[in-house]
Amino acid sequence: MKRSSYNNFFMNFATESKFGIIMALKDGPLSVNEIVNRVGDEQSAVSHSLRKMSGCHILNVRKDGKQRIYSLNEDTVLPMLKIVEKHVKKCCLGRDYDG
Amino acid sequence: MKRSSYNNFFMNFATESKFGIIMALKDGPLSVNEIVNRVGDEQSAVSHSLRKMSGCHILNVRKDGKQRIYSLNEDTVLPMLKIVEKHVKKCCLGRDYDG
DNA sequence: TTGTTATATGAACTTCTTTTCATATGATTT
DNA sequence: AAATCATATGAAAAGAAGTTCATATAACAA
Repeated sequence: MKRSSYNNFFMNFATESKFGIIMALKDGPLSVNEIVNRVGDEQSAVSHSLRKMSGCHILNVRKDGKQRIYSLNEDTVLPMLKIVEKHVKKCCLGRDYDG
Repeated sequence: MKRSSYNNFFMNFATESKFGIIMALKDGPLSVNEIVNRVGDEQSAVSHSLRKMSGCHILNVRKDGKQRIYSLNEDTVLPMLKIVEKHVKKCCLGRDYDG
């Protein structure tokens, strides 16, 4: 299972932990702690995810005192989510994927 | 690492093997053997991938004699690819993701 | 400068995915 | 009906990613 840049990119949406972070940030920027509280994972795990996600420029980071504020790269993420929502609505009503 | 429907969906783009299948199908429908020849993986591995991908309705299948012809769900896949291309062009010129 | 809060990092561990291998099924031809 | 071609399937092996734990760094406060 080798990954190219493209694959890494998609990987950031392909796990519940990372996808959860995206969802948490949909309503606006948050500090790491705030994210941790919303998603319910360990600080360390969240931090690891954030690193990868911002590495792929799916998230933006900004320093603010001792905090780091993460936000969505909306230009990329929002259209992405729209496509999937549409896809699921159209193709996967009710039932689950990958039976 | 739990996955929801959404996560499974993205997983179909997140590995080289599956992404390779998508690329192979960009120019039109292909039988399994044709896909196998283009991507260079084992028939069995390809078959496993195809199963998941069509399970998520990212690919369509059609029987034709003893062959099965797979094709892209273009409504979903093409816009998806466009977003990523744009993203990479804008955010990731030259360098690689996830350093 | 010591202590505390916020976040990051590295390595071991765990878990999920993919790959492989052997085999099964299904359709077609002879 | 037997042989062949095309594809699918299941389980074990291999590989990759996520999680955890302990600890480091960095900023700020006292």
